[in-house]
Amino acid sequence: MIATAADIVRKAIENCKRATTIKTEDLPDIIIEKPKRDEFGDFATNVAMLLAGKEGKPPRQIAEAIAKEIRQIENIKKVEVAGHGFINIFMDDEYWLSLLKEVHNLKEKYGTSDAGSGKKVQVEFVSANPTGPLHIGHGRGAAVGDSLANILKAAGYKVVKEYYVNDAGRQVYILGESVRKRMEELQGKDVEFSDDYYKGEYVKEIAKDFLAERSSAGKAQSTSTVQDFACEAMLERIKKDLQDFGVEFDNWFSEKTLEDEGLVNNAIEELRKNGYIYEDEGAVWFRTTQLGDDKDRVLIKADNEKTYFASDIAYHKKKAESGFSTIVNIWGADHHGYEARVRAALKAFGYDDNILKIIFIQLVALLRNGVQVPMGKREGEFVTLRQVIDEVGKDACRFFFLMRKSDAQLEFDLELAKKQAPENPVFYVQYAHARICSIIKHAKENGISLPTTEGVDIKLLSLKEELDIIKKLASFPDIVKGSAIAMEPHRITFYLQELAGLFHPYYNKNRVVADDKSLTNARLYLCEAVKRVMQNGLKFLGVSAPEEM
RNA sequence: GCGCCCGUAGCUCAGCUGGAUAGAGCGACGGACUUCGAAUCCGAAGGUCGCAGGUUCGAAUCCUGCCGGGCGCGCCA
Repeated sequence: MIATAADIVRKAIENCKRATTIKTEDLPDIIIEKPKRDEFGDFATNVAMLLAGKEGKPPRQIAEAIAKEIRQIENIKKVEVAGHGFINIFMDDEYWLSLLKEVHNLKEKYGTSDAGSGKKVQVEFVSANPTGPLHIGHGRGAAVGDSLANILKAAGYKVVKEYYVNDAGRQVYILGESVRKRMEELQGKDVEFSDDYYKGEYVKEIAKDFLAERSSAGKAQSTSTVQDFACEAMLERIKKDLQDFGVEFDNWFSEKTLEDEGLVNNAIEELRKNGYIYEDEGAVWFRTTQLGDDKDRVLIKADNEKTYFASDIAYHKKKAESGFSTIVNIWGADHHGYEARVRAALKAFGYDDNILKIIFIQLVALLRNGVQVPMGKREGEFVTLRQVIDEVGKDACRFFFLMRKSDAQLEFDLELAKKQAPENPVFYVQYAHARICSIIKHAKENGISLPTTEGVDIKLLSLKEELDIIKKLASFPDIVKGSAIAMEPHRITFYLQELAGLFHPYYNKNRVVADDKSLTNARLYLCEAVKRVMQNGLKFLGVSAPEEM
């Protein structure tokens, strides 16, 4: 492995300690940043300023001492002390070129790390009720959850993707009844629909399917038979939508099993034992206010039905027991009022609620020709994920969902997403990849074979644009790591746009395949690396890297 | 009323766990194809980081208050 900037600084400080120019024992975390301005070096660190207090010396003096040690380390071109005590480090070209080789050596592994050191993480996402098709909000959650899982895996975590199926309770009951009504209607009866019934087309379709598949078995169908059928049919549609969106789950966890296995009752009993349960007005309450919630919550209603929250505490108890170092819930932002009570539950069971990380997904506003598409949930007016995938394609859809950080509202411009032009970010990024493929193809057609690491003189990559691209490539592993730790997939999206934004101008100004054989080789070598990183990054996002478009 | 999120260029947004002179893209304007994909590129323009305080060597970033927008506050799921 090639030394990172942090390694270099750490080594220099160790040397200072040996020389007793620095005496502090517990060193602060070494933060390396990439300065915005080239003149501040390739890397900069503020350790000297952080050490100044402990050492009782002016920061610049400490910085000078550290800088002197850094200068002794290989691959350093220049070290400067600047400002209040920044240490600006300039690496030599050889360093960057050796990082370029890393891309070729590691191939699809380039960008991965062991930052997570094999820790187990569960990511639960989508988890839409099987009472209707996935809408666009679920789609955003799906894109974020799936990409996050990819990124966490790349950063060395063991990831389990889970979908919590709300197949119990009132909503599925209503779904079953809605289907039953439609069946009666199909059989020629006059039916009335109460307001809370589901009225979408899919209900009619399921009713039709049921009649086709089951009616011969006997006419009297129990409520639960219809309900199970409807629920399963809905789940199949959801799975199909997700599959076409490139999302697969490791686990489909059924809410019903919690009740069937007595886990809900167990959870309530444990809370009772721990003194968090009381009864009032015929209902059973969980005293969540003792654990940071702003009101107590009902677990069992006066009519003896359990609330949704009752299964939810059992579910989170089970999650906590499963040995994950982190459990991630991806929720729609409208559920944020739920956070406090779920955390209260974890605490009541004796867990540190810091194991739970909740990512809230903000609304998606669909735009068509600059005008927002109305999205009332009533009367089937909402836009489904399926519709958007069909219109703009999976790739554009996923990319757009990942263009903003999750907790910011997202404008999704349908026309832009379809456009085959540079102002469309997905296109711009994919095109860079396709373009490189095309260059390589062109080279091959001219009898030039792809250079190997041994057979290339990368010193020929001496243009500023070339070094800038290499530096960008070199930062990819850190981007992935940061994206994983912060759980922010959108960083990859931005990174890829920036990389494409370096490559296109470079291409326009410089020929890759030209008369100079050695230079052609070196540039092809660079192109290959860009292509590789594009592929790796796009893969995290679940977006394809087309060879041609 | 209480809680969470957001407020950065005309628009859409970045800004990595507090760093140096706040960045992109788009739009608008003006340019570039006999050569690897012009499906691209080049150029200049654009700012009181909502407002006011505070913390410190240093704040878009952290704290407090206010303003504006979204969402949530059920014995619903």
